[in-house]
Amino acid sequence: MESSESTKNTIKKIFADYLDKHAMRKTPERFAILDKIYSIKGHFDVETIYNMLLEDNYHVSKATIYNNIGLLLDCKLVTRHQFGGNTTQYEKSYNTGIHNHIICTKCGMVREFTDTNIKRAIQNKHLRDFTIESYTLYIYGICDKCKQQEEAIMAEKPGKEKK
Amino acid sequence: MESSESTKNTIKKIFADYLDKHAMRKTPERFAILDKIYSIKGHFDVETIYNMLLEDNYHVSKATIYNNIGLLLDCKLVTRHQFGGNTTQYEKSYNTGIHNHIICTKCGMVREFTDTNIKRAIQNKHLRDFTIESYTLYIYGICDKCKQQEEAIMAEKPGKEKK
DNA sequence: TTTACTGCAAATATTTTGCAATATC
DNA sequence: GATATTGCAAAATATTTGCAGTAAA
Repeated sequence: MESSESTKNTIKKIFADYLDKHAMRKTPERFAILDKIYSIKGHFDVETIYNMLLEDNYHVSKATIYNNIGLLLDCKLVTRHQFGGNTTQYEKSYNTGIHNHIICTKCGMVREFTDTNIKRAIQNKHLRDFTIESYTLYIYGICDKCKQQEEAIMAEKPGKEKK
Repeated sequence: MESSESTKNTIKKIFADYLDKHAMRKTPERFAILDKIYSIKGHFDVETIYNMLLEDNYHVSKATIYNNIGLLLDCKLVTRHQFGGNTTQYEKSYNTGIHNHIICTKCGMVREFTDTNIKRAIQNKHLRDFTIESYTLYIYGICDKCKQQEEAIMAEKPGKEKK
Protein backbone atom coordinates (compact mmCIF):
# COMPACT_ATOMS: atom_id res chain seq x y z
CA MET A 1 0.00 0.00 0.00
CA GLU A 2 1.13 3.54 -0.67
CA SER A 3 2.06 5.37 2.48
CA SER A 4 -0.43 7.58 4.28
CA GLU A 5 0.19 11.27 4.93
CA SER A 6 0.90 10.62 8.60
CA THR A 7 3.46 7.95 7.70
CA LYS A 8 5.12 10.33 5.29
CA ASN A 9 5.40 12.93 8.00
CA THR A 10 6.82 10.46 10.48
CA ILE A 11 9.50 9.15 8.17
CA LYS A 12 10.52 12.70 7.24
CA LYS A 13 10.95 13.40 10.90
CA ILE A 14 12.99 10.24 11.45
CA PHE A 15 15.26 11.09 8.53
CA ALA A 16 15.62 14.72 9.59
CA ASP A 17 16.52 13.65 13.12
CA TYR A 18 19.05 11.20 11.77
CA LEU A 19 20.63 13.90 9.62
CA ASP A 20 20.76 16.31 12.56
CA LYS A 21 22.33 13.71 14.77
CA HIS A 22 25.10 13.10 12.26
CA ALA A 23 25.57 16.76 11.36
CA MET A 24 24.40 16.14 7.81
CA ARG A 25 22.47 18.56 5.65
CA LYS A 26 18.79 18.46 4.90
CA THR A 27 18.91 18.85 1.12
CA PRO A 28 15.82 18.78 -1.10
CA GLU A 29 17.28 15.80 -3.00
CA ARG A 30 17.30 13.73 0.16
CA PHE A 31 13.65 14.31 0.90
CA ALA A 32 12.64 13.89 -2.73
CA ILE A 33 14.28 10.46 -2.74
CA LEU A 34 12.72 9.45 0.55
CA ASP A 35 9.31 10.65 -0.53
CA LYS A 36 9.50 8.81 -3.84
CA ILE A 37 10.59 5.58 -2.14
CA TYR A 38 7.60 5.76 0.17
CA SER A 39 5.27 6.17 -2.78
CA ILE A 40 6.36 2.79 -4.16
CA LYS A 41 4.31 -0.22 -3.24
CA GLY A 42 6.78 -3.08 -3.69
CA HIS A 43 10.45 -3.53 -4.51
CA PHE A 44 12.52 -1.20 -6.63
CA ASP A 45 16.09 -0.68 -7.77
CA VAL A 46 18.17 2.48 -8.17
CA GLU A 47 17.34 2.75 -11.86
CA THR A 48 13.62 2.78 -11.06
CA ILE A 49 13.86 5.60 -8.53
CA TYR A 50 16.06 7.54 -10.91
CA ASN A 51 13.49 7.25 -13.69
CA MET A 52 10.51 7.95 -11.47
CA LEU A 53 12.10 11.17 -10.27
CA LEU A 54 12.96 12.10 -13.86
CA GLU A 55 9.32 11.64 -14.85
CA ASP A 56 8.47 14.26 -12.23
CA ASN A 57 11.04 16.48 -13.96
CA TYR A 58 13.20 16.14 -10.89
CA HIS A 59 16.76 15.25 -11.80
CA VAL A 60 18.92 13.60 -9.16
CA SER A 61 22.11 11.82 -10.17
CA LYS A 62 22.48 8.11 -9.55
CA ALA A 63 25.52 8.75 -7.39
CA THR A 64 23.30 10.80 -5.10
CA ILE A 65 20.64 8.10 -5.05
CA TYR A 66 23.19 5.45 -4.12
CA ASN A 67 24.63 7.72 -1.51
CA ASN A 68 21.29 8.44 0.11
CA ILE A 69 19.89 4.95 -0.01
CA GLY A 70 22.92 4.10 2.10
CA LEU A 71 21.78 6.60 4.72
CA LEU A 72 18.20 5.33 4.57
CA LEU A 73 19.43 1.78 5.12
CA ASP A 74 21.40 3.02 8.09
CA CYS A 75 18.38 4.60 9.74
CA LYS A 76 16.24 1.56 8.90
CA LEU A 77 13.81 3.40 6.65
CA VAL A 78 14.76 1.13 3.76
CA THR A 79 15.80 -2.50 3.52
CA ARG A 80 17.98 -4.11 0.93
CA HIS A 81 17.30 -7.31 -1.00
CA GLN A 82 19.34 -9.45 -3.33
CA PHE A 83 16.87 -11.98 -4.61
CA GLY A 84 19.19 -13.49 -7.17
CA GLY A 85 18.61 -11.31 -10.20
CA ASN A 86 21.25 -8.88 -11.42
CA THR A 87 20.24 -5.77 -9.52
CA THR A 88 20.00 -5.01 -5.84
CA GLN A 89 16.41 -4.38 -4.85
CA TYR A 90 15.21 -2.10 -2.08
CA GLU A 91 11.98 -1.68 -0.17
CA LYS A 92 10.60 0.87 2.28
CA SER A 93 10.55 -0.58 5.77
CA TYR A 94 8.88 1.80 8.20
CA ASN A 95 5.65 0.40 9.52
CA THR A 96 5.48 -2.31 6.86
CA GLY A 97 5.63 -5.28 9.23
CA ILE A 98 7.97 -8.23 8.97
CA HIS A 99 7.23 -10.18 5.85
CA ASN A 100 8.90 -12.95 3.94
CA HIS A 101 9.42 -13.39 0.22
CA ILE A 102 8.78 -16.19 -2.19
CA ILE A 103 10.73 -16.07 -5.44
CA CYS A 104 10.05 -18.04 -8.60
CA THR A 105 13.39 -19.27 -9.91
CA LYS A 106 12.05 -19.40 -13.47
CA CYS A 107 10.40 -16.02 -14.01
CA GLY A 108 11.80 -14.05 -11.07
CA MET A 109 8.36 -13.25 -9.66
CA VAL A 110 8.53 -12.05 -6.05
CA ARG A 111 5.57 -12.27 -3.69
CA GLU A 112 5.31 -11.48 0.00
CA PHE A 113 3.71 -13.35 2.84
CA THR A 114 3.56 -13.24 6.61
CA ASP A 115 3.47 -16.16 9.00
CA THR A 116 3.32 -15.89 12.76
CA ASN A 117 4.75 -19.37 13.40
CA ILE A 118 7.85 -18.61 11.38
CA LYS A 119 8.18 -15.17 12.94
CA ARG A 120 7.91 -16.59 16.43
CA ALA A 121 10.39 -19.40 15.77
CA ILE A 122 12.98 -16.91 14.51
CA GLN A 123 12.41 -14.37 17.26
CA ASN A 124 12.73 -17.07 19.91
CA LYS A 125 16.11 -18.06 18.57
CA HIS A 126 18.91 -17.10 20.88
CA LEU A 127 22.25 -16.58 19.17
CA ARG A 128 25.38 -16.64 21.24
CA ASP A 129 27.71 -13.64 20.81
CA PHE A 130 25.33 -11.91 18.43
CA THR A 131 22.69 -9.19 18.59
CA ILE A 132 19.89 -9.73 16.08
CA GLU A 133 18.70 -6.65 14.22
CA SER A 134 16.65 -8.05 11.37
CA TYR A 135 16.24 -11.02 9.13
CA THR A 136 15.17 -11.99 5.64
CA LEU A 137 13.59 -15.26 4.63
CA TYR A 138 13.54 -16.09 0.92
CA ILE A 139 11.64 -19.14 -0.21
CA TYR A 140 12.61 -20.28 -3.70
CA GLY A 141 10.54 -22.48 -5.95
CA ILE A 142 8.35 -22.48 -9.01
CA CYS A 143 5.12 -20.56 -9.42
CA ASP A 144 2.16 -22.42 -10.91
CA LYS A 145 2.29 -20.41 -14.12
CA CYS A 146 5.89 -21.52 -14.84
CA LYS A 147 5.17 -25.05 -13.70
CA GLN A 148 2.34 -25.36 -16.21
CA GLN A 149 4.56 -24.02 -18.96
CA GLU A 150 7.24 -26.57 -18.08
CA GLU A 151 4.74 -29.39 -18.16
CA ALA A 152 3.43 -28.24 -21.53
CA ILE A 153 6.96 -28.31 -22.96
CA MET A 154 7.61 -31.77 -21.51
CA ALA A 155 4.37 -33.07 -23.03
CA GLU A 156 5.35 -31.62 -26.41
CA LYS A 157 8.83 -33.18 -26.57
CA PRO A 158 8.50 -36.47 -24.68
CA GLY A 159 11.90 -37.84 -25.79
CA LYS A 160 13.95 -34.74 -24.96
CA GLU A 161 15.16 -35.87 -21.56
CA LYS A 162 16.88 -39.24 -21.55
CA LYS A 163 15.91 -41.66 -18.78
CA MET B 1 33.72 -30.21 7.05
CA GLU B 2 35.64 -31.30 3.98
CA SER B 3 33.82 -33.91 1.96
CA SER B 4 34.56 -37.61 2.43
CA GLU B 5 35.72 -39.83 -0.41
CA SER B 6 32.31 -41.46 -0.68
CA THR B 7 30.62 -38.07 -0.92
CA LYS B 8 33.08 -37.05 -3.62
CA ASN B 9 32.23 -40.15 -5.60
CA THR B 10 28.52 -39.61 -5.22
CA ILE B 11 28.59 -36.01 -6.38
CA LYS B 12 30.74 -36.94 -9.37
CA LYS B 13 28.12 -39.50 -10.30
CA ILE B 14 25.30 -36.97 -9.89
CA PHE B 15 27.10 -34.45 -12.08
CA ALA B 16 28.03 -37.07 -14.69
CA ASP B 17 24.42 -38.25 -14.86
CA TYR B 18 23.23 -34.68 -15.20
CA LEU B 19 25.68 -34.07 -18.06
CA ASP B 20 24.61 -37.30 -19.80
CA LYS B 21 20.97 -36.43 -19.44
CA HIS B 22 21.52 -33.05 -21.11
CA ALA B 23 23.93 -34.36 -23.75
CA MET B 24 26.78 -32.31 -22.32
CA ARG B 25 30.43 -33.31 -22.25
CA LYS B 26 32.35 -34.61 -19.30
CA THR B 27 35.38 -32.35 -19.50
CA PRO B 28 38.24 -32.45 -16.98
CA GLU B 29 37.61 -28.77 -16.16
CA ARG B 30 34.11 -29.59 -15.00
CA PHE B 31 35.24 -32.24 -12.57
CA ALA B 32 38.19 -30.19 -11.38
CA ILE B 33 35.80 -27.35 -10.48
CA LEU B 34 33.35 -29.68 -8.76
CA ASP B 35 36.11 -31.39 -6.83
CA LYS B 36 37.61 -28.11 -5.69
CA ILE B 37 34.24 -26.79 -4.57
CA TYR B 38 33.69 -29.86 -2.45
CA SER B 39 37.06 -29.38 -0.79
CA ILE B 40 35.95 -25.98 0.55
CA LYS B 41 34.47 -25.88 4.01
CA GLY B 42 32.38 -22.70 3.90
CA HIS B 43 31.37 -20.05 1.38
CA PHE B 44 33.39 -18.99 -1.62
CA ASP B 45 33.17 -16.77 -4.67
CA VAL B 46 34.31 -17.30 -8.26
CA GLU B 47 37.58 -15.49 -7.65
CA THR B 48 38.43 -17.89 -4.81
CA ILE B 49 37.85 -21.04 -6.86
CA TYR B 50 39.84 -19.51 -9.69
CA ASN B 51 42.81 -18.85 -7.42
CA MET B 52 42.62 -22.19 -5.64
CA LEU B 53 42.76 -24.02 -8.96
CA LEU B 54 45.66 -21.81 -10.06
CA GLU B 55 47.58 -22.75 -6.92
CA ASP B 56 47.25 -26.35 -8.03
CA ASN B 57 48.74 -25.24 -11.35
CA TYR B 58 45.40 -25.92 -12.93
CA HIS B 59 44.25 -23.04 -15.08
CA VAL B 60 40.54 -22.69 -15.79
CA SER B 61 39.16 -19.40 -17.11
CA LYS B 62 36.64 -17.48 -15.08
CA ALA B 63 34.14 -17.72 -17.92
CA THR B 64 34.30 -21.48 -17.58
CA ILE B 65 33.90 -21.30 -13.83
CA TYR B 66 30.83 -19.08 -14.14
CA ASN B 67 29.45 -21.35 -16.80
CA ASN B 68 29.89 -24.48 -14.76
CA ILE B 69 28.70 -23.10 -11.45
CA GLY B 70 25.48 -22.45 -13.35
CA LEU B 71 25.21 -26.14 -14.14
CA LEU B 72 26.02 -27.11 -10.56
CA LEU B 73 23.30 -24.80 -9.31
CA ASP B 74 20.91 -26.44 -11.73
CA CYS B 75 21.62 -29.94 -10.45
CA LYS B 76 21.52 -28.72 -6.82
CA LEU B 77 25.12 -29.55 -6.02
CA VAL B 78 25.79 -25.91 -5.21
CA THR B 79 23.69 -23.13 -3.70
CA ARG B 80 24.00 -19.44 -4.28
CA HIS B 81 24.09 -16.69 -1.67
CA GLN B 82 23.97 -12.93 -1.82
CA PHE B 83 24.62 -11.86 1.72
CA GLY B 84 24.89 -8.17 0.91
CA GLY B 85 28.56 -7.79 0.05
CA ASN B 86 29.67 -7.10 -3.50
CA THR B 87 30.25 -10.64 -4.72
CA THR B 88 27.92 -13.59 -5.07
CA GLN B 89 28.88 -16.36 -2.72
CA TYR B 90 28.41 -20.06 -3.30
CA GLU B 91 28.42 -23.16 -1.15
CA LYS B 92 28.39 -26.90 -1.78
CA SER B 93 24.99 -28.32 -0.94
CA TYR B 94 25.01 -32.10 -1.25
CA ASN B 95 24.50 -33.75 2.11
CA THR B 96 25.17 -30.55 4.04
CA GLY B 97 21.78 -30.25 5.72
CA ILE B 98 19.59 -27.18 5.81
CA HIS B 99 21.26 -24.42 7.73
CA ASN B 100 20.68 -20.74 8.25
CA HIS B 101 23.12 -17.85 8.25
CA ILE B 102 23.84 -14.98 10.58
CA ILE B 103 25.64 -12.02 9.08
CA CYS B 104 27.35 -9.20 10.94
CA THR B 105 26.44 -5.96 9.18
CA LYS B 106 29.66 -4.30 10.40
CA CYS B 107 32.41 -6.76 9.54
CA GLY B 108 30.60 -9.08 7.13
CA MET B 109 31.24 -12.18 9.24
CA VAL B 110 28.98 -15.07 8.27
CA ARG B 111 28.20 -17.95 10.61
CA GLU B 112 25.85 -20.87 10.21
CA PHE B 113 23.34 -22.41 12.55
CA THR B 114 20.55 -24.93 12.48
CA ASP B 115 17.27 -24.78 14.34
CA THR B 116 14.56 -27.40 14.18
CA ASN B 117 11.76 -25.05 15.27
CA ILE B 118 12.52 -22.64 12.44
CA LYS B 119 12.93 -25.48 9.97
CA ARG B 120 9.61 -27.01 10.97
CA ALA B 121 7.78 -23.68 10.85
CA ILE B 122 9.01 -23.02 7.32
CA GLN B 123 8.37 -26.53 6.05
CA ASN B 124 4.83 -26.47 7.43
CA LYS B 125 4.08 -23.33 5.51
CA HIS B 126 1.69 -23.95 2.67
CA LEU B 127 1.97 -21.49 -0.18
CA ARG B 128 -0.86 -21.18 -2.62
CA ASP B 129 0.06 -21.52 -6.31
CA PHE B 130 3.68 -22.23 -5.50
CA THR B 131 5.97 -25.27 -5.20
CA ILE B 132 8.72 -24.75 -2.63
CA GLU B 133 12.17 -25.98 -3.62
CA SER B 134 14.46 -24.39 -1.07
CA TYR B 135 14.83 -21.43 1.22
CA THR B 136 17.45 -19.18 2.75
CA LEU B 137 17.19 -17.43 6.08
CA TYR B 138 19.65 -14.63 6.75
CA ILE B 139 19.71 -13.08 10.19
CA TYR B 140 21.45 -9.71 10.27
CA GLY B 141 22.88 -8.03 13.31
CA ILE B 142 26.10 -7.19 15.10
CA CYS B 143 28.63 -9.68 16.39
CA ASP B 144 29.99 -9.13 19.87
CA LYS B 145 33.43 -8.21 18.58
CA CYS B 146 32.03 -5.30 16.52
CA LYS B 147 29.67 -4.31 19.30
CA GLN B 148 32.54 -3.94 21.74
CA GLN B 149 34.48 -1.87 19.23
CA GLU B 150 31.50 0.41 18.75
CA GLU B 151 31.10 0.87 22.49
CA ALA B 152 34.79 1.66 22.85
CA ILE B 153 34.50 4.37 20.18
CA MET B 154 31.39 5.84 21.84
CA ALA B 155 33.16 5.96 25.20
CA GLU B 156 36.14 7.72 23.61
CA LYS B 157 34.15 10.48 21.91
CA PRO B 158 31.18 11.09 24.18
CA GLY B 159 30.10 14.32 22.47
CA LYS B 160 30.15 13.03 18.90
CA GLU B 161 26.50 12.09 18.72
CA LYS B 162 24.12 14.89 19.56
CA LYS B 163 21.12 14.12 21.80
C1' DT C 1 34.19 -36.06 -37.84
C1' DT C 2 31.06 -33.27 -35.49
C1' DT C 3 30.11 -29.77 -32.50
C1' DA C 4 30.21 -28.66 -27.48
C1' DC C 5 33.45 -26.51 -24.57
C1' DT C 6 37.30 -23.64 -23.32
C1' DG C 7 40.01 -19.39 -23.06
C1' DC C 8 40.53 -14.89 -24.18
C1' DA C 9 39.14 -10.38 -24.85
C1' DA C 10 35.59 -7.22 -25.39
C1' DA C 11 31.08 -5.88 -23.86
C1' DT C 12 27.68 -4.99 -20.37
C1' DA C 13 25.97 -3.70 -15.98
C1' DT C 14 26.28 -2.03 -11.45
C1' DT C 15 28.25 0.57 -8.00
C1' DT C 16 32.02 3.59 -6.27
C1' DT C 17 35.11 7.41 -6.46
C1' DG C 18 37.40 12.01 -7.53
C1' DC C 19 36.66 16.57 -8.27
C1' DA C 20 34.74 21.10 -9.45
C1' DA C 21 30.54 23.69 -8.74
C1' DT C 22 26.80 24.59 -5.62
C1' DA C 23 23.94 25.20 -1.69
C1' DT C 24 23.10 24.30 3.34
C1' DC C 25 24.00 25.85 7.72
C1' DG D 1 32.02 31.86 4.82
C1' DA D 2 33.02 27.07 5.63
C1' DT D 3 32.31 22.78 4.01
C1' DA D 4 28.97 18.98 3.05
C1' DT D 5 26.58 17.58 -0.96
C1' DT D 6 25.59 17.34 -5.68
C1' DG D 7 26.37 16.03 -10.63
C1' DC D 8 29.29 14.42 -13.87
C1' DA D 9 32.62 11.50 -15.71
C1' DA D 10 35.95 8.13 -14.94
C1' DA D 11 37.18 4.05 -12.41
C1' DA D 12 36.48 -0.22 -10.31
C1' DT D 13 34.15 -4.58 -10.00
C1' DA D 14 31.39 -8.47 -11.40
C1' DT D 15 29.42 -11.10 -14.83
C1' DT D 16 28.15 -12.18 -19.71
C1' DT D 17 29.00 -12.73 -24.51
C1' DG D 18 31.27 -13.57 -29.14
C1' DC D 19 34.43 -16.08 -31.43
C1' DA D 20 38.40 -18.92 -32.85
C1' DG D 21 40.82 -22.92 -31.45
C1' DT D 22 40.58 -27.39 -29.02
C1' DA D 23 38.98 -31.72 -27.56
C1' DA D 24 35.07 -35.02 -26.16
C1' DA D 25 32.15 -38.28 -28.17
